[in-house]
Amino acid sequence: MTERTNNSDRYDFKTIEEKWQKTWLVSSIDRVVQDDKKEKYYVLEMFPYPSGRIHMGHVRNYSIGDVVARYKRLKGYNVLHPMGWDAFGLPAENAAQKNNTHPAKWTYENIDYMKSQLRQLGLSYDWQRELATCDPDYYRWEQRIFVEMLQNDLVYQKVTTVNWCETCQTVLANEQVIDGECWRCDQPVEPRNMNGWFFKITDYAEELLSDLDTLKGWPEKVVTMQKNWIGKSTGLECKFAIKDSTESLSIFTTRPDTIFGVTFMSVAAEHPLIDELISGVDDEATIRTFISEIIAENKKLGPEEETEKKGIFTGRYCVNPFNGTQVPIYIANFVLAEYGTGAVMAVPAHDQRDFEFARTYDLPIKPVVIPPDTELDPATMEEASIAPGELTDSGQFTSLYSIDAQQAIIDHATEKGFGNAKTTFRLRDWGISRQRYWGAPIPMIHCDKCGAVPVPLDQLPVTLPDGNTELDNECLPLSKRPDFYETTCPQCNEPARRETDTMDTFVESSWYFARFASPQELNSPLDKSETGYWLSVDQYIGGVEHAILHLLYSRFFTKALRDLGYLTIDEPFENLLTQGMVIKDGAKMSKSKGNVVDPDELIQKYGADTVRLFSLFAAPPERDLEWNAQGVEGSSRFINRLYRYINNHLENLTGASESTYDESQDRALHRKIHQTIKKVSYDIETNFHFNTAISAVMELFNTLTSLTEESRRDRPSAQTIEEAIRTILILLFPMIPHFVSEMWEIMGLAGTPQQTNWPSFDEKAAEEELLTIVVQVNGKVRSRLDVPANTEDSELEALAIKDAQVLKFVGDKTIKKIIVVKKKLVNIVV
RNA sequence: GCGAGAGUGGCGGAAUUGGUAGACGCGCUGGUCUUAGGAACCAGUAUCUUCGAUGUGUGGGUUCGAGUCCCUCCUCUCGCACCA
Repeated sequence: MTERTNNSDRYDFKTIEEKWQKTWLVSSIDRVVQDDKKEKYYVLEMFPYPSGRIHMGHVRNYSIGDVVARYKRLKGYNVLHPMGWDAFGLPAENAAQKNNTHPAKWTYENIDYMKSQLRQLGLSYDWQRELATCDPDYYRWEQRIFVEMLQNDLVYQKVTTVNWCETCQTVLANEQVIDGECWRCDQPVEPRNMNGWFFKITDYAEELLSDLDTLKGWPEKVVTMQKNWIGKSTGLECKFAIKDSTESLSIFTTRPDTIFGVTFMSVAAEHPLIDELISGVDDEATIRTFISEIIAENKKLGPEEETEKKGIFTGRYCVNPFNGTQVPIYIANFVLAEYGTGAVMAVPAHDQRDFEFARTYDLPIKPVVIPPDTELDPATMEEASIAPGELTDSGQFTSLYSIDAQQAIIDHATEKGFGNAKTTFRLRDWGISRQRYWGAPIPMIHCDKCGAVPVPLDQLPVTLPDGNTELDNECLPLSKRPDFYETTCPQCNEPARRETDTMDTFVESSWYFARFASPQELNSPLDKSETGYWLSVDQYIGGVEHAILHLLYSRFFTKALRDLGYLTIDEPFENLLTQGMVIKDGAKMSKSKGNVVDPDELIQKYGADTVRLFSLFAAPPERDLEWNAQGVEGSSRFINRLYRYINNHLENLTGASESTYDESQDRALHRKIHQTIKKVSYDIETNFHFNTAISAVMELFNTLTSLTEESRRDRPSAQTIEEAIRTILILLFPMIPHFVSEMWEIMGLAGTPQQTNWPSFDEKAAEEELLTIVVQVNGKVRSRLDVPANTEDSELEALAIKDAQVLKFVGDKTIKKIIVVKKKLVNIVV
């Protein structure tokens, strides 16, 4: 700021914003309680990880949420708008190691600072509901839910393969393995079989899928992503007997109609019957080497790459139960052990992967489904034919069409007892074990005699051990903390060992929205009366990056909590808004690109209201927002213009009630006021398009300034000017609450903006009585007519054909047709 | 490769059902005030060969009329990616 700037014509945002933030804090203005007489509205933004400071993505996300909250309050709803902290996670452990501090200390310091940042933005949260997931008073309930889920068969443990980093002595999540190496120390990760705990999300697969159709308020895109993730497919499960063995290979196929085209069998390298198949065959050693190779390759490769189809013949055969044909069994690198049965019937004529494999290893190709008007010649085919068609060479099913054949074949297999209809999901159970310190301990005790025993409910929470000064590192994994794991079995009292894994942090975020209804409840995770009133979340707002995991887990938890008797809803989030990213110079903000904008600096320079206004104005919420420093200036300029206008007109406005409405002078402004209320209400109500809402208010203000220029003689009355300003203020209140509160006070308006109702508009006042009708000749605009709104069509026609400009273009051509569109245009076709 | 979405001035973006393309803001140009302007205010700002013509990624179609509906192709973004 230079000395030359005249301070009096710029509003002092710093003083004003601090003043109102303090006022709101002292009066607990945003506190809400259950009130059965009022209709509730629950708006929630995805809570942040307390990484240290907020970024522009948060600013945008929370500005949007705050406008929704404030708008709904003005509309008379009892609005729940809480905020909390997703406070467990690996960064705290890393920071702790680096700075030789405790994760809890680091986390709570971050929370303090970020909370002060959110306060500075003027966000209207009910801070009395604040929660941090690392607080034992939060995760004790999570542990209780875990135990109850265990008792209801929704939790189990199994040994499974995980990514292990030897250097870090920990399991890594899939996202933390980059090109087969640890993201932190570049040590190649190794697969390791470990025991882990799982939530049975697959029990809800069908419901999670079908209820997606009830989520009318969700973006289609997110619904589709979840559908794909759940990945339901239906088909036939069928047993192929292994020759010279009592075992059989089970396969799953979605194309039972192609079963007569099976020419070989492919099994995964990890298939449980591998030993049975290859023990004692001639090439056993070679095959075993091959198996190790492809397992290693598959582990190493990222999920992106698609490798060449490779396989090896086991020397064994199995029998197609439909026609008794013997087909060779191959081990193939493209068969997934985890999906279906880990074995695939290979139909090269009708499956592209099998086709490629067959061509590589010169295996027979046998077409059995012929699409209409097609000939399939195994010798010349260049790709598999996947279209449905008429069956050929398929025994009793020959000449049936695909769809009918599928059912008939499933029925046949069921009848004969070697197969059945089967539904398969891509969705897997949710492994929640993490071998870390900074997470919620899994409340189990392992006893040699009694097995895995849940910690009795009255002994919860199982808290994390505090910093131990004797240890040089305070956040060692729990498995290295005897002070933590040494215990006795609750059943037999013998020495036993606590489970040392902590829960995936996604568990905490799967139910926090429900806890917000009764965050201080001491006797239960959730208060039935409170959740019954507040849930579900009416509007959830956050980044699309959580489209699958967080949102799917939350949906699962909601259903599980319902079945445990805690909730009565089926779905947690009625409406979902996935806001776009904040980008700069066309790229996502990142330190490496050096295009990061710091919210603190912006607030210092322009104030919170300007930052909020720009982030709402620059783009509709669902789109990416290009951050533009000059655009921020523009938003600041607008608020300052408004400020100066109000200050300059203060004297006239105070006596506003004495002036009288004069139709001829006030009509234009009065009309614009009501048009604006209508437009802004519509924009917010339909799709939260604040950008167009703000531009409508700007238009109203532009109209106001031009109608009240000093030089004009027909200026509107003080009464209407006051109405215009009051309207502008209340319409902007959800977006720039500090500024509006200050202006409200300066103008001496009644009460506070919070106590005001959202203005309703007078449809009649919003109507134009003079319309501009476009006159087209052959669809091209040639002239415009200003006519009273009630002009009859016939009169419009008459006026149009007499118009000088029109006549020029019509000339002596004959008029074929005249189209009149009410209130819009007249088109003369010649 | 499959699926979804999107392509509009120099820029961000407007345009409820097909009916004045470019609202609003930024930037830019000129002006006023001024010792000064990176302040404020005023005027202008799609393009061109400017009584007119052309313009919403390309090429077609439907229609009196298309940014909007249908088909072709191109580009970009996102998601999925051996799921049998």
